Amino acid sequence: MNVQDLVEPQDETSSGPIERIVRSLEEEIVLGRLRPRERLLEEELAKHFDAKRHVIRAALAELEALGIVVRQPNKGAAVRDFSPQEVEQIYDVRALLEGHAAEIIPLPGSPELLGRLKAIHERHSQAVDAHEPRTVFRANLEFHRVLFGACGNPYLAEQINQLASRAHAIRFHAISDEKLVNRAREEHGRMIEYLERGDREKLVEVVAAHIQPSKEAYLRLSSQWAQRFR
Amino acid sequence: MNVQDLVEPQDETSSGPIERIVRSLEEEIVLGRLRPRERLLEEELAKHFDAKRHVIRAALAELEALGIVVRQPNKGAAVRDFSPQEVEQIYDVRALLEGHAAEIIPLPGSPELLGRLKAIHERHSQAVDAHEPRTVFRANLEFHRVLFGACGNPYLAEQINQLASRAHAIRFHAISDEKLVNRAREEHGRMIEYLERGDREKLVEVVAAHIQPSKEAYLRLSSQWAQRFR
DNA sequence: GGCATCCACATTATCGACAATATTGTTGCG
DNA sequence: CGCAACAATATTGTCGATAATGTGGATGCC
Repeated sequence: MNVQDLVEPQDETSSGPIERIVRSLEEEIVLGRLRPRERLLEEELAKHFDAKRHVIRAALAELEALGIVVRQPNKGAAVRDFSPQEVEQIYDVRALLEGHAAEIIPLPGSPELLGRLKAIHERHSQAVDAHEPRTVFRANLEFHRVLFGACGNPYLAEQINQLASRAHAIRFHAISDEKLVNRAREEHGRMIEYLERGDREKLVEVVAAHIQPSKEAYLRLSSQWAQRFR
Repeated sequence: MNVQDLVEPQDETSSGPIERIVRSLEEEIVLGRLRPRERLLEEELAKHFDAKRHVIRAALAELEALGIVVRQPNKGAAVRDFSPQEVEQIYDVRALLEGHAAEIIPLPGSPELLGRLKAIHERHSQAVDAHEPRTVFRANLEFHRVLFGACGNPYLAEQINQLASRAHAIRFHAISDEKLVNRAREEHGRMIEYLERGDREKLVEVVAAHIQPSKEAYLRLSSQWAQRFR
């Protein structure tokens, strides 16, 4: 048996302890408990996660690769923040990739896919009603992973996920906004609907529309910050 | 002064010792000195690069993130190989992204950009004539980095580079093929030309055509391999 | 009082040693 | 002779300690 796996038996989102820490930190950042530019001290995190420092180190390296943390030699890591221009650029690429995914995804969606999406959508919806931002975030993430994972091209899906990660640090501004979360929920519902009845035109349309709000929310907020310095 | 850099003074391709090792291994893989599925032992690499094991470890992690190396817990790392289907998929996404980049790159290209590209093209061309695959690879890489880096969207450029990295393990099949390298050289020249006179239509066309050959070369070779098992 | 220098502290980077795990080889039994 | 259990080796994973580096504050000079 060769080193290279022919089939990956386990779920992608399982893995070791470093993945747990990566996802946890990602959540903290998205939920705003860790703010942009905030410092991330290795020892502190090691204590918090009850892990050794080299594990934290690996997690930080991965977060850096994901683009939501910045590191400097001998100085340490910090939560990355984005300029308005960067936000625009990230969302431009997302629009391109997600639009393409929506174009090539097999229609109508398989019963299995639709079932999974509906289940996730249900959890998401309940979390929205219950005002549980953590669960909202997780379900939302999963919804998009499953949806775009179904496009048939894992590499396209992967790039989409990567950009989504980068956008997370942005998205947190939107996740606490009642109106936006509700809109997202409603759009998810429509995606499932169009997927089910094979309406590609509408699907592409709603996918394109879906990524705009949080971008605008971030830009709005960021212009407010700018004003504080006047 | 905050941890987060406002401006990155140094060249992106500089960095520490781990980057040196990453690029070096990448080259070895592309040039075929390290073959797909070949095992990468930490200690061996440590000796070869005169580095400590934890540095090698970090480099392997990065190569894994780049998608050209596969790792399994307690088993080690190996050069990744791609199935024909995966090659198709990677090139599909590349076509999408590079096509988009060609659509949005400001035309005509700035004199500074054209100057840089011409210089790189010159080096590339000489390396082709001199049959120096290592230099060909480096110059080719740089050409594409500079070209797509000029599209104005660093995130798009980054995604393109990432996919290019993945394709490297594929590209090595083409880099030793005289005809293909010459064709690439000629196409680079045309890109500069269209960039210079602001002909977007032609530019997009040649960019699209440019990424096909090495894909086909890989698929051709890979079907030969398959026959050996009959 | 302003400024340069040095020192103490905080934090990250490096290292070598050891532990855990997988792989290969060997032995002995049926 | 085949196969299973065990032993030996190879390789990666983990750990604690120490070195290197950067940061801020105190000191002393002008």
